[in-house]
Amino acid sequence: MSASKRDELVQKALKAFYRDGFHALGMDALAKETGVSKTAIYKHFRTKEELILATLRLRDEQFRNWMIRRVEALADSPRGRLLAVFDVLAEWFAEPEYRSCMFIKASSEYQDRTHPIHGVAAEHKKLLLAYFEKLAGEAGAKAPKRLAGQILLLKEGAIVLAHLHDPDAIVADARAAAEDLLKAAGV
Amino acid sequence: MSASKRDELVQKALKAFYRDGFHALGMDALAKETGVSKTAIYKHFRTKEELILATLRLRDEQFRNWMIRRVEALADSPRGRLLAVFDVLAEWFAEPEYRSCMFIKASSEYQDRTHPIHGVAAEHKKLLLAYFEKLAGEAGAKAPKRLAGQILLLKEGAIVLAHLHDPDAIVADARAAAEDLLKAAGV
DNA sequence: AATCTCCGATACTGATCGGTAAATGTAGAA
DNA sequence: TTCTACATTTACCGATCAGTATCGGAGATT
Repeated sequence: MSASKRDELVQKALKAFYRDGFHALGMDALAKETGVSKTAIYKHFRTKEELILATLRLRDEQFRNWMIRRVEALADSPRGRLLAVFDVLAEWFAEPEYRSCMFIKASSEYQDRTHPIHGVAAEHKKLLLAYFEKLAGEAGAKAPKRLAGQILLLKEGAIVLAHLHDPDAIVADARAAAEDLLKAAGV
Repeated sequence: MSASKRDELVQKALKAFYRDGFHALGMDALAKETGVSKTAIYKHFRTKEELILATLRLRDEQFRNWMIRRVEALADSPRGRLLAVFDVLAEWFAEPEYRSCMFIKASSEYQDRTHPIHGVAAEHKKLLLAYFEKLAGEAGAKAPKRLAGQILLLKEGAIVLAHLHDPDAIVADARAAAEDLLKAAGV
């Protein structure tokens, strides 16, 4: 299998795991869906867990790239970008395939904090937090770390609730909250 | 099986599903753990899904009762109670068995919005939202619905992140954010 | 005491789980 | 053309999945 075939497999597996869940999707079904036989899959990934880790690493890269690019396309100022986070979330929630956050789901199914999958999920959120912290610092917030943490709290809450309730109402509340928090942080 | 035996089974199943996840825990393992044979379980629940629904309904009742009682024990005023929500969360996060929210996990594993399990999860969050809205109204907030939604956002975000990062830091950020949002709502 | 009734434990169903051994196909080199 | 080497498919492994048929044994009825 060529490197590009492998990437294609991981990309398709990503979609399938996101749609069905990690335990719910078996390797036979995955092979059928991707068109890659199980033997060929296991040539490149020693276990199902390793394949899942590869999909999560791809998702981390894709999601953060997408979010940051969209945020920077929507606003120029650091303050504007902190608020644009919620406009980008609104775009995401509006996708018909939206099904919450893959990392939240991963950490739900692999709950042990020492589990590698749990660790990748935690790391993904840390990297987003670091981005928010950079924006908060540039915006001149009194306590950039705290503001970044609060934006992340709103973002994660919105992701969970948009999956359960009305996404538009959720994101409106979250954005309004972010505005209040920015003001409170002197931004 | 007596009614109390049935309750005991649901209680034990609740613990087990919360610990292991819904797909990950099989009925054989559940029977062994609860000490109730599969036949006896299926006498009272036609399918695994029905048992899961029963555990979620019990969890909903137990969790909301517990949270409301603790909130009302910690503070007298509506404003104090809205903030006390985060002190109660801190208590929860400190439990060694803490593993995020059972309803978030349920909606992760059963993602289809038309699925009964997904519906029970959505309903649980709606009931908590209604409680927050009542407190926000009593506290004299300008827009009680919005404030309640924002408190819920912070709560859900905190639940998710406390499972991934440091719970103490998360809950501190969430509580500080809630204070700012209360002030912005004129409370 | 003898019989009846019904609950639950044992043991099983076919399907599917993650993972692999063996067989087949296919390409290039000699 | 024939051999080699590798990639891929088919068929399989024991274990476990959700769910059930069977049968023994305890309690109630006569």
